Amino acid sequence: MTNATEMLTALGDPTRQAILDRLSHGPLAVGQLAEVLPVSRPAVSQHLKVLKDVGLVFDTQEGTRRLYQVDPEGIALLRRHLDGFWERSLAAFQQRARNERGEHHDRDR
Amino acid sequence: MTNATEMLTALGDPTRQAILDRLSHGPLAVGQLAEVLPVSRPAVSQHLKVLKDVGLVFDTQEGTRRLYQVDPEGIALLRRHLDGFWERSLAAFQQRARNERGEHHDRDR
DNA sequence: AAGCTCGGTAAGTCGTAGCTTACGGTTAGT
DNA sequence: ACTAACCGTAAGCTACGACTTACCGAGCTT
Repeated sequence: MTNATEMLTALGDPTRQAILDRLSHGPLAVGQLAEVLPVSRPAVSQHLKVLKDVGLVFDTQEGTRRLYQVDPEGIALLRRHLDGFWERSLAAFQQRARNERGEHHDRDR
Repeated sequence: MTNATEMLTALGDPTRQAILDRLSHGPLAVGQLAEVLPVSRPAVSQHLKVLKDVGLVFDTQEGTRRLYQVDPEGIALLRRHLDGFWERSLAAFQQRARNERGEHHDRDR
């Protein structure tokens, strides 16, 4: 699936954050990730499945190995989600700051 | 603290995502959030503490109530983090696509 | 075809995150 | 001062998620 909130939920785990961070520098195989990370290879494999299901990474068969890499479109989707999020909260913030200064509050009169 | 990875970890929980989503439209009190969300008021209070500790929300005393709202700077920080993330993965992606086409691979010869 | 490397999946354990109820503290109103 | 509204924290329970070991399949090499 390609949902922004599910991506955020997937990125909640620190190990998955580390995996995506490594993959952002270039494609890596499962074993290579397991060498660096403080978890076993099957654990890495399970995390990669989660990241793949939400559309943050994709894999390509490379001989006997399987290369994983970050899907730029997935990151872009998450980025746009935060963008709209940021705009709303900023608008609400500025509106509130305006009410603070000129204390009209004659909204419904 | 004001760390991007800790923000991502905090946003891993769907309830906290929902809380931040509501708050992005404007300030809300704890009780108002609890009315809407499918959890109890103390649960909301605990989630707000997590969101506040990572710098995603801040609160202001308003009489007997306590208004929470999104911190735009917190979202901005997370946004920039994803930006750098996206640029790296895109660069790695394009580089790989280039290697696919012209199969030079005379890197170390 | 046998042996090797690599990786996904199953099964099971364990810690902890999220939830609830109960309680106490603070502010405002009468 | 008493009461009510609102909220944070403590204590405790439960479910789930992250991890491990064990097993098996797929792809090269010789």
